Amino acid sequence: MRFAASPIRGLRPRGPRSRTQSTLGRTTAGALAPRRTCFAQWNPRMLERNELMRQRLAKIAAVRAAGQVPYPNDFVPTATSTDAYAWFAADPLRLAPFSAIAETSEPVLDAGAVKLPAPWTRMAGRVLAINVKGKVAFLRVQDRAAVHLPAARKNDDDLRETAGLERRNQEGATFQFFFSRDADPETFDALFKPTEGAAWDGPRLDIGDIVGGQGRYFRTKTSEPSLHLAANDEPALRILTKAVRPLPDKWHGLSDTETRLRQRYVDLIVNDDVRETFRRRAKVLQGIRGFLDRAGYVEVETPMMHPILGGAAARPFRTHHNALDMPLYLRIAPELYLKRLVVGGIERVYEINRNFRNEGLSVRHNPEFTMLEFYRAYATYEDLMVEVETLIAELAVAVAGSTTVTWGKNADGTPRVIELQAPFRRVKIRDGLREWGGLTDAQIADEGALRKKAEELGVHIDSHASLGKVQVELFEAIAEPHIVQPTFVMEYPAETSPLARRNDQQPDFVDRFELFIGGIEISNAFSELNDPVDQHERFEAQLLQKAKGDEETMEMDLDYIRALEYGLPPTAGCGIGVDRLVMLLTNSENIREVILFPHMRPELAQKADNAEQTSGDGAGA
RNA sequence: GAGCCGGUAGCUCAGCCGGUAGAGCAGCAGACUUUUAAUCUGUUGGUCGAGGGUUCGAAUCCCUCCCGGCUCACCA
Repeated sequence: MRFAASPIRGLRPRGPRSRTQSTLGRTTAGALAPRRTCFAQWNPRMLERNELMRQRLAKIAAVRAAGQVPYPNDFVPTATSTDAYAWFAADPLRLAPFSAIAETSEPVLDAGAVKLPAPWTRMAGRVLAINVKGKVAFLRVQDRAAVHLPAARKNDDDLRETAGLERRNQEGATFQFFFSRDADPETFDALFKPTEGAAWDGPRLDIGDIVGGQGRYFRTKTSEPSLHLAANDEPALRILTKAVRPLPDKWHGLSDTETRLRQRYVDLIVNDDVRETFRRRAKVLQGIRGFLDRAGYVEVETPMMHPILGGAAARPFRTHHNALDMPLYLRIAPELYLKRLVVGGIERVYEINRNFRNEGLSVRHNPEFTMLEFYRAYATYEDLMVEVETLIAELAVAVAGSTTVTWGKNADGTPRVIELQAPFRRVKIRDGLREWGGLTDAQIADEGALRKKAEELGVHIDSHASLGKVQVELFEAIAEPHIVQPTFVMEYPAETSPLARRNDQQPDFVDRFELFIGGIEISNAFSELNDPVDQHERFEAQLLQKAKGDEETMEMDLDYIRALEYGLPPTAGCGIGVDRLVMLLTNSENIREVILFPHMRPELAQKADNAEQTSGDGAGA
């Protein structure tokens, strides 16, 4: 019943299209209903095929029918778009319109037209726009190097201005192919014009296809750097991969957040800023590794599956090992393993990898996130402050080009400017509560007074929270507007930091800092507790907290105690939330903008359900 | 987990005081030998997120559910 329309559509008179329909019948239209049922059987998602996709599938069938390979893999490009733009910028002669001649020739002036030698070049990429104008066609092609083009294009524009030409308003990071029918009439007609009597008589090239073209560089009448396609022993332009699905609107692009994140591949194709964000993310990782490697740190990988929960206060994901029949946690932090390695003599050690925390999602939280942790023997948390601010300033220059970055907006809507030049400000929790919260020393030591203040401010504080935890939470609420610029917050109470070393003068506090930038926590570090007896007692205190109902406590890790008993050198360790750092350096306010595939509810649940109903109907009809 | 907002053509969106769907782009057909969101002419394309209810009649009103966004809660 649901398919009642299909045969009608198939039989509907199409005028000039009817011949095509009958020709196509073998491949799609004639077997429409049975094929649909078949799709439903092997993959429900195939039901999404629409008219546009059926046309494109027909084009692939037409290529096959002509005895050609629809997905060839023998095309090897000799230049990227970056190479091409560099060639145009390399010689002032190439700034104005010209046509190309063989690279062995000398520049000539022929009938008023400038001709410059240009190398025979092969380029490949995805077609983002097609503009056929009679017997010439313009293609906008995107390749792997195109991510670098915003800068290259700007340079190109600067050069054009220098040369007295108007600035081009090129859309996106692409390179242009120019195809004149004269150069290869057979290919031109096959790709852009209907062909009488062929299996598919319409154009074969679509936006979204991957193509390979060959020819010589030249500039169009309007000075656009282009590749002038020409036939050689092979066609001037070949489709290397046919896209079955159409790309989003060339002007509005893809803006629906859900689709962007679920189909990140499309997002990356059509949104230049997304490609740029992840290129920068790669540079951040590269920069971190370079910085630490130069400082003599060794990169390691420790277990992601932990038998014992530890290293942070967080709820875990649980999993199970079948053969051993034992429960395992996905790690919430690598800390305890990394310090075992320092015991083992790797005195400077770091790991960049995923942590998993079973908590809610937000603009700043993804269940799996990338954490850098590094540990340095014979150093204190104060040494690490210097190391961290140096690292971040260096990364900012490498990735964003300056220690001054903009991130988000101020209350008045203007861009918020953040200065990442070292040194960063240092603030003690107690001082913050006093100065920004208007609290007296007596109040700060009085849990009741602090909770009352929290209530006044509308800050929710867990009833299990100890005095120290109340102090920290209240501080974070009060200080937030004051810690837009990078700030090290220090003097954390011991009970909130079971792995940190006590301060020698004030044993109720630990030698720890958290780094806040733009109001979000970027880093957490402390001098490590290396007294095995104290560590054992603190684990026991954690167990006591757990008994009271705190779900985010650590478990007793006797092997870690044993490691400490062998002797952990005086060590300081630091964790940096890499995703959040990338957010800062890419002006992304949502963590999902810096994670390629952020966690989302599965999309197939509903679709499969729908498809089931549909195929059920189909079988009945 | 709670509150608010949203889901309409491949994409971006109108339509939402009930009368069975529109635009632009993409697609298809035609014209055009240097375009820049090319232009001009014609045209195809829709289980209006899913299910149920009210009604002669539902994209529109009501209920339930699914998915997403924002804010909050928990956290880094």
